[in-house]
Amino acid sequence: MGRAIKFDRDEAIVWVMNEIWRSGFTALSVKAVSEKLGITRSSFYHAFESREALFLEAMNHYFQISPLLKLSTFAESNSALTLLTQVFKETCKQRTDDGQHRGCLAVNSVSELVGVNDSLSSFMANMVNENINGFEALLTYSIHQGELAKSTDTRHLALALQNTLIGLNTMSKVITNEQELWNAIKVILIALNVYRE
Amino acid sequence: MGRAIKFDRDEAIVWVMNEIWRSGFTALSVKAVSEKLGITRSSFYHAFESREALFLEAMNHYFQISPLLKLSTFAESNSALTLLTQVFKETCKQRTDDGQHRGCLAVNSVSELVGVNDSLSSFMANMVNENINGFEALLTYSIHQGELAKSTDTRHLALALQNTLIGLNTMSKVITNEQELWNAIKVILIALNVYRE
DNA sequence: ACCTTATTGTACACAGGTGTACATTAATTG
DNA sequence: CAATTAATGTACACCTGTGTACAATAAGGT
Repeated sequence: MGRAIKFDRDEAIVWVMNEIWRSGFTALSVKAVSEKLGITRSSFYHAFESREALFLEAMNHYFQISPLLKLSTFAESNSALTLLTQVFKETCKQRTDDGQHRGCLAVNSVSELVGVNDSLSSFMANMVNENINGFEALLTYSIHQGELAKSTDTRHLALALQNTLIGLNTMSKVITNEQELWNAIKVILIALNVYRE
Repeated sequence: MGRAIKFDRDEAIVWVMNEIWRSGFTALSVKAVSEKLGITRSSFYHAFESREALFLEAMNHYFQISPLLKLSTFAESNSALTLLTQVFKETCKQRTDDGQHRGCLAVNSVSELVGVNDSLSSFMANMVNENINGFEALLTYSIHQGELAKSTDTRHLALALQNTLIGLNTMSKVITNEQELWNAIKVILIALNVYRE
């Protein structure tokens, strides 16, 4: 063992996540984090390696609290599309419930970092692609369940769903009324034939 | 008259617009702009008032080159929905043609600034709302033209279209193949019954 | 008690950025 | 050619931020 750590690492990650969520990764300085944790920048670099590594930890925590997490449980559901509908509805609720209207940390970060930050760009782009694959897996499962026609183009429908999800998360910064936002999304989900009560 | 200006203001705005487009408003410093223009920061403040005022000028120029500009001409078209389809298709083309995959400056700025920058937040939010109203006006006109049923909920459909547009602009940073992006959007437009060849 | 080890802190040497008060320069107009 | 005027530049007085080399501190195990 060595000297005891002065701060709670988990609490630190949550604080960092919320800071990035509110004002973006670029706006978060090592100086600010260090001061918040009551340590020097030198100690910060020792504990977290770099600002980028810290970002990845914060993003990892975000995945655990994201409304999208539920999507991966489609295999245990008896209606994948009902689950999908619920996740979209829950996302509308959570985004409009947020008094600060910060949208989605992941979508914000895609917008902020892809093509801008060399080391984080591919991570964020990859995240979007994995999400699209997740939608596609759910849709394929839904066909298997008999909810969707076998002729369904799961790839393009998955892309359409990802597009809708990204849209809603950014829209939620402007459209702050839950019903209005959900109605807009509902219109799309119904039209795409993936809406289930 | 007084002393002659050292730089071309129009060229300056275009350069600034592209800088913000590439790496965001926050990343653009008065220092960098001044150096680019070959003047001092002091002269910059004299010429542009503030960084925020400069942003508004750059954004104003962006509106003039945005693929969305065409949308406002729906009254001169014999099919508002064909125009709508073309604008979405053209947006997909322009976004994927951009070798830097910068997406849409306006959508990027909504994501970056709404809820973050006190003086620019409302401007960007207002821009989105005006866009939604623009979509609604086009849809109303389309009903008038007999292309859409009178029972169409233009408000929610307009919100759905805005959602789709914002989605595609962010998606274009990750999905850089024109056909793939356009196919995803096409799926939504067809489903929403607003797609016309 | 002492050694190991993990964490902490100090100090340096920068680079980048802000906004303003005041002075200077150069075109046009009379 | 002088006055006006609108641009320009100089200089100040800051604040924020980066990353690293080196040293000090404190907890646990032997």
